[in-house]
Amino acid sequence: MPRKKASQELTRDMIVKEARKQFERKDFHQVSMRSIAQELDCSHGAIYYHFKNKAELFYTIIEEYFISLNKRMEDTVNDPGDKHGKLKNVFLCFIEFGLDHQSQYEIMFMTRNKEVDGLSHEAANLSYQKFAETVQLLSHKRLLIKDIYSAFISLHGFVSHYSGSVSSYKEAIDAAQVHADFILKALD
Amino acid sequence: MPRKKASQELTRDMIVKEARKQFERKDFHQVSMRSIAQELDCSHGAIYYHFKNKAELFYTIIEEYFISLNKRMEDTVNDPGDKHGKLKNVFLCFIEFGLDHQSQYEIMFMTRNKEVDGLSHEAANLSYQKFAETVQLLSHKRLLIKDIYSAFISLHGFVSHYSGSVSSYKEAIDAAQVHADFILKALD
DNA sequence: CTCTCTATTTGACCAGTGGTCAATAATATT
DNA sequence: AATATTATTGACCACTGGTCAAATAGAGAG
Repeated sequence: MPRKKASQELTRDMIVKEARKQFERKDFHQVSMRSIAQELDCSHGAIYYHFKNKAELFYTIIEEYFISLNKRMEDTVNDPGDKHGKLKNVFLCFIEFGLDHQSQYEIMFMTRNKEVDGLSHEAANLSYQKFAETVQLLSHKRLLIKDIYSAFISLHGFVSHYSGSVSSYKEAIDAAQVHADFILKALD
Repeated sequence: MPRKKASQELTRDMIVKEARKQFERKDFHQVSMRSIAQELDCSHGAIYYHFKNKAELFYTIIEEYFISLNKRMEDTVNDPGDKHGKLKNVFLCFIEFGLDHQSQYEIMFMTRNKEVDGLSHEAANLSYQKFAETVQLLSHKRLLIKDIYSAFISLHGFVSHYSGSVSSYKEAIDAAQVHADFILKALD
């Protein structure tokens, strides 16, 4: 029984793809190695040949989301419009990302995982860096890093608070506007 | 073997006490019904005679923490000093509570538990209510509820962000000051 | 003082989790 | 064709929350 025919061999990509798929509808703890294996018609043990553990597999997925978030923020800068409006859009964009990818956001910014941690933590830092640059770029005055950090934390609070009680960004869009304005005022 | 002698019978209080003790050093998922039972020299099944499930047991514990948090906020109002200073202290007091009781805070304000939920969610709402009243009381001007809510969310963000990367309030006290000032500015 | 009835506890059990590993079979290499 | 490598299985481990029939300690009744 061991070892499948070449045509149906398991690849890292197949595993990531299936895991990502389930991760879109269920959170980290709800997606089990066994449920992934089942959908791929393999044993869960096989996955451990391709990935050291569950954390490594999910970090692989999360990486893409970090890239996507960074790209979104960049794009917002390049959009048309005045700086002030774009600054608010960066805030809303962050919130949108968080609420439309709640399971991913949780691992990206909320879980202090002892396992793969170093990597995820670094990527989160990089995303914050990007955020800080973007905010400074769009601000009409020179900002203090501590204030940018507070803005970031306040945005994070919004996502963390609405995660779970709302199923997508659009359900919290009004509250998000209000909160973004609140943060803008503090930066002014 | 079943049923112990009267002198060593299990009580709800004994269970809560032991669970609370372990909950101070470990988070919800790290404290198992079995580890509580072991420390109480009983089987884990016995606990289920006194509590419907793990969520009910832990909600019982969490209730006390909600009361304690509310009390802290009240006390801050009655402290000596000017209103502005006290307002900032309410913010710091909330952060202090969150960072000095991270495992509890997680269940109180971060977990959207499907089980006991209704209760915990209500208590969280009540704590927010208390927060809102207190903030309005200490503000020099009439505030909008939406702004108070944004302030709350921003504080929550601080706790959520530093939870896990810091082991107590005192390690984040400087950052907390900065963040409190940031929120004060937005409210002004 | 027994007899019953109820309250409490046990421990085996269930279904699930992440993770490990010897055995094995398909493929590559020689 | 023989050998070495690689990928896969499935049994296994230790753990989780939760359920439940069976058994016993104590309370109350006669």
